Amino acid sequence: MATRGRPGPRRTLSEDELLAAALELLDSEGQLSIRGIAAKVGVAPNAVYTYFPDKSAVIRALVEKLLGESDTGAFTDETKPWRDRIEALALGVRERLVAHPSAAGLLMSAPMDGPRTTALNERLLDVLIGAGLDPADAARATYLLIVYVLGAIALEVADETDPGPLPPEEDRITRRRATFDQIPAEIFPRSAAAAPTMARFISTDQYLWGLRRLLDGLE
Amino acid sequence: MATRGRPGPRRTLSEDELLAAALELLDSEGQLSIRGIAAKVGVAPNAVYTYFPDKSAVIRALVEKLLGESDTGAFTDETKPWRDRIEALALGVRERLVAHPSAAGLLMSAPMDGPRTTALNERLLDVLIGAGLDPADAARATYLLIVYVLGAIALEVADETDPGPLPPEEDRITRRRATFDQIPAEIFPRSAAAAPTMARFISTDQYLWGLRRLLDGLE
DNA sequence: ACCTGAACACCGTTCAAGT
DNA sequence: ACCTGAACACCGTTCAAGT
Repeated sequence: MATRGRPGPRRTLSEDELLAAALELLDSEGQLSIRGIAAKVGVAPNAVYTYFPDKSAVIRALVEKLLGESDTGAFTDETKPWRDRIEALALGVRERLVAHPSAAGLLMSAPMDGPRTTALNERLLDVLIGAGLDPADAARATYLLIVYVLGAIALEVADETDPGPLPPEEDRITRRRATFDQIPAEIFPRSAAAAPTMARFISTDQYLWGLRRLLDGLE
Repeated sequence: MATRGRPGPRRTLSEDELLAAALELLDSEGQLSIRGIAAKVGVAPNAVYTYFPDKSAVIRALVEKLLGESDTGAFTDETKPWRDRIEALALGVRERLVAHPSAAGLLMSAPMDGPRTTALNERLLDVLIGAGLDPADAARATYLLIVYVLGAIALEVADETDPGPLPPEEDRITRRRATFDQIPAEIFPRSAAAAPTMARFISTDQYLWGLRRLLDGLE
């Protein structure tokens, strides 16, 4: 975890280049492979093991990197109401992760420790304690928010099976609509009636609606 | 999706046997492989392709099966308050999935369609509409609940890297406590102070606390 | 310290062939 | 219709060797 020096004859590579290659690979192929990373940076497959002990470490580092990219949005504007700031953060995280659907699919496959995850936790704690919650409740609320945000994003990207960037939201909703319209009303009457709403579960509207109900529950 | 007849000379196998073997494999090895399933049921690797078109179909079917196993608990007791019934359902789903950690890790890697998922949706809709929500809000609330339950379970099992059954909850909390106690207080003062609470994020307490805040937000 | 070549023990999937 | 044997094109990872 500490940045131990690596004074040797390192020439062409760096952890960050490998992670960038990994992300490109996930974006283009939908899959991550050590050999693919190595090929993309022009090196023998086993050279990757100089930088990461194994594949799961690559995934953990990539998830950390994706989660930790800085938000310079309304979240840091301390003059805004705390709910608005949390909404801004949640929308920012979603936008950033959904831009890399296959990488986002790896989000919940690794433990959530790591410094950048802690940094996110710290900022959320700050806002919630500032909003008047006592520290223990603020911590619990932080986790509730993280579960919601990451869970919603994971389900959203899981809905798409093809690699590559997600189609526009409205296209994905239309496709879901066609699926849910086939629910047999004799067996599942309420679900069949709710098909139009269910089609929009992956929409920004639903994402914000859920977030707001959750924030309502915290007040 | 329909149960099309398979009148041929099928002898030893069935979809369910394959899925049972897949689950055993995940429980013991922490990984799923077509070849592993075939070996476990005593057949050539490619024989599996008579029953499932590819590996992702096996995963989808397994997730469906795990999600759909019937709950004969307090959930179906219509004399109980609706919040208690939802809590009972949420606890039941968690207990069932956490019993198979590696399989639970696959939960959010496949689209959530399938009849048993719809059945779960229908039951939740029933309870929420019975509680007085209008149908559209009830549908949105259903998805909010599913996101929360599956997200919390996914993060809980992701915390454990070794295959096999999860250690007792208190042991896992103790290990998390040791991790979070090392958060540097100079950089992350609030997170460092919240370490005892954060260690319990994977506890039943936190799970129910979050669920209740969420139900509060629905009223 | 970093990288390579070669190898090991696996994968998912396809194809032709058997019954 | 169901299963097998053999093969294809891959994997992650390790090891000995080079600089």
